[in-house]
Amino acid sequence: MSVTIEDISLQLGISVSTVSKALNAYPDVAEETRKRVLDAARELDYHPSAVARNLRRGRADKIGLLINNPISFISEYISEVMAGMALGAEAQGQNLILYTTAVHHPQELKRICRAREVDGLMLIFAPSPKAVAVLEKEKMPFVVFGRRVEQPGVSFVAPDNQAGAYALTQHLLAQGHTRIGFTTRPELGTVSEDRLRGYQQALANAGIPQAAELVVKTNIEPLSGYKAMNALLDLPQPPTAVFAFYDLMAVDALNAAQARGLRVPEDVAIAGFDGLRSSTITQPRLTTVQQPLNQMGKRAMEILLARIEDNSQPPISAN
Amino acid sequence: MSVTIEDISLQLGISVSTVSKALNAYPDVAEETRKRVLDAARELDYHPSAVARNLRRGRADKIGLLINNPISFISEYISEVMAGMALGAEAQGQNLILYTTAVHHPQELKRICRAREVDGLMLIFAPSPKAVAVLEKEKMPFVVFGRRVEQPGVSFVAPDNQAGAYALTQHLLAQGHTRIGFTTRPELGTVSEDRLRGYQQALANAGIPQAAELVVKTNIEPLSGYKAMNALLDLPQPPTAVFAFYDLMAVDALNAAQARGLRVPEDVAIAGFDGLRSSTITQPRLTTVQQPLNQMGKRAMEILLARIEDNSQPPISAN
DNA sequence: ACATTGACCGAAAACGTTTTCGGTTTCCTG
DNA sequence: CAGGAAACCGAAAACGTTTTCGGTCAATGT
Repeated sequence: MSVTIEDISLQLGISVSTVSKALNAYPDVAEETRKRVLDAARELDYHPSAVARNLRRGRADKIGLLINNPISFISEYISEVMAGMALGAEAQGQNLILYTTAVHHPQELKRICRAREVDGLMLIFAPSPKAVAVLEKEKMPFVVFGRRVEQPGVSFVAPDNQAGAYALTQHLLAQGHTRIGFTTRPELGTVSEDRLRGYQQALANAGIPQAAELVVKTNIEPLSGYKAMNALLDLPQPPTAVFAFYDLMAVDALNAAQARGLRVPEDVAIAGFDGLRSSTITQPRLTTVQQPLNQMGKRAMEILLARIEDNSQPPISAN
Repeated sequence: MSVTIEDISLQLGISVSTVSKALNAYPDVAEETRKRVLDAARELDYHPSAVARNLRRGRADKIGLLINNPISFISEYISEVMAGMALGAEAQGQNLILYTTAVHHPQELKRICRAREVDGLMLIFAPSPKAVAVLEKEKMPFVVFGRRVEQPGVSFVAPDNQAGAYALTQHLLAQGHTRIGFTTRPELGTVSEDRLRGYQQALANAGIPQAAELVVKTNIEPLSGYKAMNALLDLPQPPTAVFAFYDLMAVDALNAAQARGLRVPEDVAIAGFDGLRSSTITQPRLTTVQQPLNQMGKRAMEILLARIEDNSQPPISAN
């Protein structure tokens, strides 16, 4: 079928072990035989079988990308991040393999670990303690992307959501706003906690009392950002500025405001988070917290690769 | 290290072959031993090594996604498509593996084929005849996504660019426009050819003479859509409508028009192609040719998987 | 001339499965 | 009770590599 290492060995009258060693730059093979092997390999058009090599070597040269839901792809966020990760991985000769079904489930995680087809995992969701336990037990190196993880021993790369939200809120305060709405996504765990905390802290530092009705929770329905904005605008004393949880929700908020005939930002200012392309093409452009998603993805991959080299290193958290 | 099939065999005093057959539902194993094996597997928490299995079976249960450039990820286009593909693949227990470096190079293609780590390839770029030749010689099933390929024997899934462009142009004509600009991307081969042809055909059918200066070529620079629009608006007799090659370029065109103080669509109408999310959040919303990218990706994957089952089938081209 | 070294090579085991093929039983049939 | 069939099992080869370990030979040092 395909040309193997044995074909070279037969053609040259040399053992397969020597051929393998020649191809892998072992020191104990004569310069001349090495050359003969290399020539024969080129002539026969030999390419190694990655799967045979992986089986024997016990490593795959592949990184698993765990995304909790194929819908997530659609987001500009994830695709920018993925591009950065791909870049980082390929710089070190690693390929990415995508997992998108049931990846949050410990059983599935274990299956992936045991399949031995990846050397490390990048989690793009918040892992449960049980999931973390599985990965640690399997000694599978992993890094969590996009969210702070409070569990000890876990490396993650995430923006400083609190600082970002603080700065953005301060920016709105500096423009004279005192009633600032905030739309949030409770299920996002530390991400929403941190952004909320940043928002609250900025208000507190400015000596502005918190109004509970100005913080509205949304879910993942398509128009939830739109509804949340309407809820805020329906308040007896509506906010003059709204900090939407992230850009796509800010776009929804913008639509809602404009649908009511409000001028943005004169009547109500709108801000988002992430710095997606979407935030730059609305009219007016949205204020946002810019994040270098591409670089963050690359960075996370580099941390993961380092961890694969030496899994005993202390966990790293980076922004 | 990890628990293997042999551990089960030892624990049960049964041969490994029988264990394997029990796990794989072979007919020649007694119902009772099968049950014992399954129980032991659960008890020992056995999970098979995918790489060992792949080596022996000669198939990988993986599909390679070839993207010519990591930057491409950033596009909403590609991420929608990928999500669809992931969906289609996982419905049949296949995983996706990403290749983004030098994938257009025949030598790299051959390397991927020989590595035996994928059963088929999805090409998200226009393959050269040489690349196609390599894949055929290696008997590697593949499907090209996003562009019509004129080479015989090649399956592809692509929108009907000509019909789409025709319809869009007709739409503009119906609104009374007679000078319609067209910005194009020469390097995209059949895609731009077909869209240009649809545009020209619609004009011809309406009895409107073609004006060469209304067709302007752009490249991949960030602001090329912006520049192209300015070039059109600088004409002594500027167009009253512009058909931009695709949505992201239409957004640029919109910016350029608005920067000159023109009202859209009153002073100049702007249309795009693809139906990306971006086209829905501008002010005003862009006219566009809606494409079900998600479904198309899924469809392409299904065609590829069918081709892997039986590579002798005639090539399929779908929209 | 003998022991020692160093350079180079090859046999064989190993990685964890699957699959073929023959071998035992047992069971039925005439 | 002989004979064949059916049901079940296991030995062993195979997939294509890598890597260990010992062996051969020439060169070197005394």
